[in-house]
Amino acid sequence: MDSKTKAQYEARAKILKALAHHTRLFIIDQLKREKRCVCELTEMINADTSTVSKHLSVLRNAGLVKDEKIGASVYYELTTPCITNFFGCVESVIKANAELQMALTEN
Amino acid sequence: MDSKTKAQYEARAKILKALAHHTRLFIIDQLKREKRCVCELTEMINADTSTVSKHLSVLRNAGLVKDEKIGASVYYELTTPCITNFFGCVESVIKANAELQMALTEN
DNA sequence: TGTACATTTGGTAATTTAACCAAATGACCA
DNA sequence: TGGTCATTTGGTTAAATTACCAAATGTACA
Repeated sequence: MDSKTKAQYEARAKILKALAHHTRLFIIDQLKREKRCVCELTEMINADTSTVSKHLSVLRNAGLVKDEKIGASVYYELTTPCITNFFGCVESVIKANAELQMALTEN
Repeated sequence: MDSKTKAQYEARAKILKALAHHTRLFIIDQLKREKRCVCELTEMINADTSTVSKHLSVLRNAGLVKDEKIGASVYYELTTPCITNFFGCVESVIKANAELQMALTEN
C-alpha cells in the first residue's frame, strides 16, 4: 500500500471515526429530521452540555455538520444527508449477526 | 434517550468502530474484489502478520467478514457487501471538505 | 518425526478517546 | 451594568486502541 493510497484510506477512516459513537449517531439521526441547537440535543441526551458540545465538534471537524449561531444558541445541521443512507446496511449487518447468534444458541 | 434506544445506537456504533481504521478499510476494499488469506493481505499492507490478524478479528467480531480455513491458510470474505456502498457518500464528504478548504485558503 | 509456513494469542508501551467539572466567552435583556 | 442562559475550552482521570515482538497452535509434507 503506497503512501498516497494510505492517505486516502486515512481520510475515509477519519469520517468513520467521527461517526463511531452512539451519542454522535443519535445526533446525526436527530439532525436528519431538523436543525437543533446544543441545548435541545443536550436535553435529549443524558450527558453534560460540554460533552455534547465536544461530540458536535468532532462531527464538525469531520465536515459532517455545520453550525450557525442564532442569538445565544448555536444550531447544527447535516452537511451531507446521504450519510444516513448507510444505516440501512448497518442494520442489515446487525440483523444478520442477531440471526447467527440465534442459530448458535439453539444448539 | 431511553436505554433501548441507546442500545440500538451502540450496536450501530460497534459496526462503525470496526470500520474506522485505515487498514481495515483497505481490507474491506480488497475483500470486495475477492477472498483473501491473511498472508496475502499482510503482503499488501505494510505491517506485522499479528497486526493484520487482529484487524481481521475486529472485523469478524463485528460480523463484517467471515473466515474459512483452507489448508494452513485462513481465507476471509465479506458477509455483507453492501457495506461498501457507503464509501461513495464518505468520498463526497471528503470532496466537500477539500473544496471548503480550498475556498478558505484562497483568501 | 522434524521443519517450514500460516495464523492466533498474550504482553507491553504509546496514543487516543470520553466523561465530568470548572472556568471563560458571548448574547440577551431588565 | 449586572444577571442569566448557551456554548466552548481546559484539565483530569479512566478506559480503549494499536503496534510490535515473542510464543503457542495448527497444517502440510519431506
